[in-house]
Amino acid sequence: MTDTSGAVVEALPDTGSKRRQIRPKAERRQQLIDATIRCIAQHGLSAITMQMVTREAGLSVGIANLHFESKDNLLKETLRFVAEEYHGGQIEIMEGEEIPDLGERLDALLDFQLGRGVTQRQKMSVWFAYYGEAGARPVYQKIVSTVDRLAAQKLEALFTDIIREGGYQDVDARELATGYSALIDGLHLGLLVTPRELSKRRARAVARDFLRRAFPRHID
Amino acid sequence: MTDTSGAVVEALPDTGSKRRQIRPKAERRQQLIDATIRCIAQHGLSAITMQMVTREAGLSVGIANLHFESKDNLLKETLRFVAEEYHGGQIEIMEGEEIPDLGERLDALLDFQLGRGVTQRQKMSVWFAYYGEAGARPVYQKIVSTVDRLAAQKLEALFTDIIREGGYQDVDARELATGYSALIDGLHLGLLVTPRELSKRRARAVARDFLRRAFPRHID
DNA sequence: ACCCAGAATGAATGAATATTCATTCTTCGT
DNA sequence: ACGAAGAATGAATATTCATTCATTCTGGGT
Repeated sequence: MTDTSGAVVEALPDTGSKRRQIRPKAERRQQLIDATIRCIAQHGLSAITMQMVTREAGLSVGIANLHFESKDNLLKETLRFVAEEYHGGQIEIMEGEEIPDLGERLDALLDFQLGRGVTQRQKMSVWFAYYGEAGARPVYQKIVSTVDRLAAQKLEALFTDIIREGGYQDVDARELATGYSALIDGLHLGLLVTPRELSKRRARAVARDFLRRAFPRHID
Repeated sequence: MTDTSGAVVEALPDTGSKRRQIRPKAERRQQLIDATIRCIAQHGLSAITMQMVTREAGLSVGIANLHFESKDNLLKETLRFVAEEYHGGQIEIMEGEEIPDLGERLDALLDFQLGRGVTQRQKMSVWFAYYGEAGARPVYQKIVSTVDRLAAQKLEALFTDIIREGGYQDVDARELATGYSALIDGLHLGLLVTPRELSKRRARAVARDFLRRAFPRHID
């Protein structure tokens, strides 16, 4: 999980501290992706500009086309990064043997999905900005569905284990996993669009409730 | 519920059938909003152009600024239209006394929310396009939350009635309503972004399952 | 038959923006 | 110390787009 919150580096007083820094390609790429995320959150995907992004990164305009071929590509790579960060975090929890107790693991997953890191406006804005364009841009659809599929499989596997361990009847792991994922997405949307109506605390309670109904002996 | 699917009117052969038609303001406005919806679905909110929209509507470029003051305003009014159409449909079902049986009313609601009319790519694309920008544009946030709040209240009221009628214990109407709304939103997102993984049939099954768990004596 | 209010047009304008590339600057290996 | 590889810059270019407005057209009222 790479840091995404960094501020502009060259923010010192206007001492002509414009000394040109040379850094490896990978580092600059990340720096630009981070700046892109901040810009999308603040201005929206449709208002974003190369000048805006490079300025936010504290670099010159030409550099974006040096490390990414085009604006399109920068946006694509930014989506890929965000998608992998989120899904990577989930998968780590789900398949990690660090938490042997299945109920606790479920709790950890929920905390991650509705916790500080993920529910920042910044991150959620980016998510939905891309979802909004996905209908018109197959590339975005593909990136998201690729990582999504894997996470869905892991979740289904976890649910299957829990169902076996708890001896729950009338519960279909696949269907429940679909429902839970949709619920989490919907809660993110609520947190983004109507934060007044839906607090993070209540979002967590709602998700917990969903899980408790299905797995009463594992939650609470 | 106004028709949104109309095709370009002047689609006849290139007989110079460019005879200028004069129509009342309200009609032209709707015509432009409909064209905007189609364009957003096809090209995305960030790629949309005034030329694109007016061309799709079969009108000249100047007309958009005649009936709406600006592009911004056209987009705002389009969101307002879509939001009111969706929420109006829900509210009609929820408060309508046409369906006295509460279980059936719940079914009707679900059918509307995941049925043909609402789950067209066209409509869902528009939804999420605006959600994506909502983080950066308070105007959009306001439009959505205004109609959202009313629908949420009606849903909570319906759930309250059902809980009373069924004598369900351990069910909080408000919390459940939040969860159900989020679930529906999440399912719409799934239908839009990963249609391969989530069919409409399965989306409906998942939503039904959620309701059945809470209100077993009213569903199925 | 005629008029005119206001609806519709689309060429012109000016502002914004992605992308290029000639030039300048750093750093590292020798 | 030095040279070269390549990282970084930003002024210039070409394109695209929202908005304007002088002009044309329509249809209902008289």
